Amino acid sequence: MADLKTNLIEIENNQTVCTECSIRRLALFHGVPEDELSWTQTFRSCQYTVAARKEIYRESLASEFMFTVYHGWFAIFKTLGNGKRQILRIALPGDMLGFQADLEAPMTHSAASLTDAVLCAFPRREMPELLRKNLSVSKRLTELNARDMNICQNRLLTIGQQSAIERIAFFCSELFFRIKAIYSEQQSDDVFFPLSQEDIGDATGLTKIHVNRTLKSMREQGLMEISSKCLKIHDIDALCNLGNFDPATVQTYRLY
Amino acid sequence: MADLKTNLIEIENNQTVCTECSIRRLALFHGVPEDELSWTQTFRSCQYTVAARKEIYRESLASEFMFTVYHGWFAIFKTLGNGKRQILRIALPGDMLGFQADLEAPMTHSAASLTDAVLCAFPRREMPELLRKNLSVSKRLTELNARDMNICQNRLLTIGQQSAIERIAFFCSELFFRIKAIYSEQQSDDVFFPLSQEDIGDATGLTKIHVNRTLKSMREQGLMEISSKCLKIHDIDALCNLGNFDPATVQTYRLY
DNA sequence: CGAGGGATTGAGATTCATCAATCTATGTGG
DNA sequence: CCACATAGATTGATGAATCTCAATCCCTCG
Repeated sequence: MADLKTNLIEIENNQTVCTECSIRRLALFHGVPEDELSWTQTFRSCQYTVAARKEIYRESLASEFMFTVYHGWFAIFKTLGNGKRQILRIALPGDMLGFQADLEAPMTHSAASLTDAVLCAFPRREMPELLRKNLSVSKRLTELNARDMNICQNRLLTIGQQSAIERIAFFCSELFFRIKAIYSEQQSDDVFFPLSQEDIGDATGLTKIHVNRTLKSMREQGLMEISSKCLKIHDIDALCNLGNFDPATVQTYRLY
Repeated sequence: MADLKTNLIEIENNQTVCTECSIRRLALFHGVPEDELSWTQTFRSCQYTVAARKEIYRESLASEFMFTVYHGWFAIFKTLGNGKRQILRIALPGDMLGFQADLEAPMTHSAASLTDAVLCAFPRREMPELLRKNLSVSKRLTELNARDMNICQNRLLTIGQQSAIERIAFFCSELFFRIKAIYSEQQSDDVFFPLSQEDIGDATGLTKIHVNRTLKSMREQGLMEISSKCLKIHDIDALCNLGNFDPATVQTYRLY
């Protein structure tokens, strides 16, 4: 395992500015008055690029930064001693990475990129000052955390109480609606989907073999199919129904 | 289903005051300077008693209040259309109930008492003002939410990746340490434990029958036993080891 | 063109759920 | 104080869902 720091490559030129950020409506600085953005931006120490499939921080180790996903996908996860891995959340543009109760303590989970990605980095040490001095950011952070809590609780329900096909239906329909909410320009039922079958298994608490069989069955039932990093939805109503996912709850996820 | 409101019985006399609250170190007003407590207490509209096994708010319905558990145990949970129930969290004294991203929206989960209990009620409508005007409370709420997020993620890991006996070991050892942290006077390895085997199943994603068999096995292995609302721990080290629970993480839970 | 990671399929074992019955403790009404 | 009612605990038998091990296939990339 190489030093995790080498996975973060600082962007020397062409860093984006918060006042012109295209995903601000999704992110931490949503709701910050325009004339305060240049000040809040001073807390963003820099932007980093990350290659696909790189860890950016790890459970039980310290991490200097919290991040906002500017571009790309991440998985946050925990691992057991026997190597089993549980993906806790898929982070999409606008989502926060690495916030936790005790900012100074070692991380309680790990995070890794699923695609090439760009991150905005905030030094943990300066977060208390930012939250103390800017009520909009503080309020927004609370909102984002509560949103993530809701997502986490929904996943607990699905993993604890649903069958394999139901879990996958829930997982994919939720992700599908989140993607649509972010990349709203595309009306298609095909979306980019960089997760391997093993990733899906780690997220839903199933083995990759069983994920494979279940996906085959879903394909044959005309529900959806995944191939070459593309998720094609064939019957979104049936899929949501099967997974007990209510698209209206994505409203709660958007928060803008 | 009767009106949920009838489950809350207002305490007419003898309401406790925040300045003398014995569990404040665990609760929302931890960290609030003494001379601000009488002001913050004005946001607590009143205290309620609740009998055991009563619902206090329900998923998809509005709820007038957020609560702090003053006395007793609660379960927060979600249910599926087919009646299956997932317990998301066991709330103990000091814990918050009913906070969520959009305070005005219908509840995203339900909550019910497990024992006779006492609650401090805060009108949702006034929370924004409290959070805006008092930095200590706002900071503390963030901390409590992040703590609950950590607990939720740990449960996701255990339910997604561990076997029945491991899940129960995790669940019980975590709860055991949380209880010890709250009722620190008792040094015994026996603690009050009001959950039925069905509750344990709903919390761990198992059927009550399988919980029963697994508990029998744990009893025979000399790990722990549960009888007449009492949890007796026989080998806490083995239990933590089996469930992959690190007692040090309870430090993160305490936050005081 | 070869290498490697992910996808696919098969066979067999295991864990856990389901159905059904009995037992036990606790509380209630007579 | 006892008989009964009820909820929770316990046990057995059976079946389904999912995991594990093993092999092969396929696609992509160098």
